Amino acid sequence: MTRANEAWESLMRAYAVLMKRFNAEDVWGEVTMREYDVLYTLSKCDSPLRMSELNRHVLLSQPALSRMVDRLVDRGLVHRCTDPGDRRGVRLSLTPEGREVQREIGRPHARSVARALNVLTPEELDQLAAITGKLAGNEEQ
Amino acid sequence: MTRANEAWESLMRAYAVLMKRFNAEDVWGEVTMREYDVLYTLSKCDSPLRMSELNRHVLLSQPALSRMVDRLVDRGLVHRCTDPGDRRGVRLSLTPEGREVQREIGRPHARSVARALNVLTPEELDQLAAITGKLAGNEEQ
DNA sequence: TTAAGGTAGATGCAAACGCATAGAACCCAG
DNA sequence: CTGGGTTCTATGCGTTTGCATCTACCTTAA
Repeated sequence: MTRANEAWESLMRAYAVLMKRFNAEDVWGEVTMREYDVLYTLSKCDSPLRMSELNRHVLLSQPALSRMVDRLVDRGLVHRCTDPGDRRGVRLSLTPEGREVQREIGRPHARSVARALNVLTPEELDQLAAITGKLAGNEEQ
Repeated sequence: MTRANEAWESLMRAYAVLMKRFNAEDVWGEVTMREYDVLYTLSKCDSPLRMSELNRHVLLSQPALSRMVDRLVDRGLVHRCTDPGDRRGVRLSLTPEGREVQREIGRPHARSVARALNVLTPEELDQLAAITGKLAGNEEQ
């Protein structure tokens, strides 16, 4: 077992443990954690996002994401229109209500995250962000 | 946005990116990545595992895990028997075939993992393992 | 001994997922 | 400007998931 494999296993375990803990928190209301992930990703970008771009951030197949966006549009949380520049694609953004829902859920969830990661020192937080950033950034191969 | 939130977001992103990459690799054969996770967890413990114990390691609801184990039992990869000491519970272990399948898939997958994490220095790998270990280990609250 | 409460895993059912593929729009060579 | 190849999203379909609930078993205490 190499160090790389141990590190990856440890990361997976931390992810699973924390995801379960967050999921068990009573903050999600009318939205699932996966749907929140979409709302959050959209909330970070002011310019509308392409489906394919959104799909890079969300751990979901392309058809599953397409249908989840469908539902969010039906529920009035997301706005979708075909991209005038490339009429195959779509432009996705939050509706005012979607933005409101994201904020309302994001507030307590962010507190949970902060609480869960409080076991780490500020230096460790920085190291974690830097290391995982390096992992995600490297897209070739 | 606190450092804790940035670190968590970065971790989530790394997890999503790498999971997608691994999933796209052509090493899974007759088994899904989630099923492999179960086989791998079982392969690490020589003594049979309880369903609830297994469920702590796998990011899946209890009913979903119960049925996944069902299928793995049907396919002859996992052995399940009721725990003689507590007849509500079950004891889960790999069959010889299950162990074989796990090894066969684990070999190339471990190489993929090592390749993906090669962008990190040995020190960074150790830091990542230590930090995520600390995150997962802290179970209270 | 037995009734009340708790815990482990299984099951009914609707919702959501992934795979394969379709359809529409773009791009480029001829 | 047309036909073949590619890219982007949507849809058909069978499988898997989560929620709520159920059953079976353990535990405690009267």
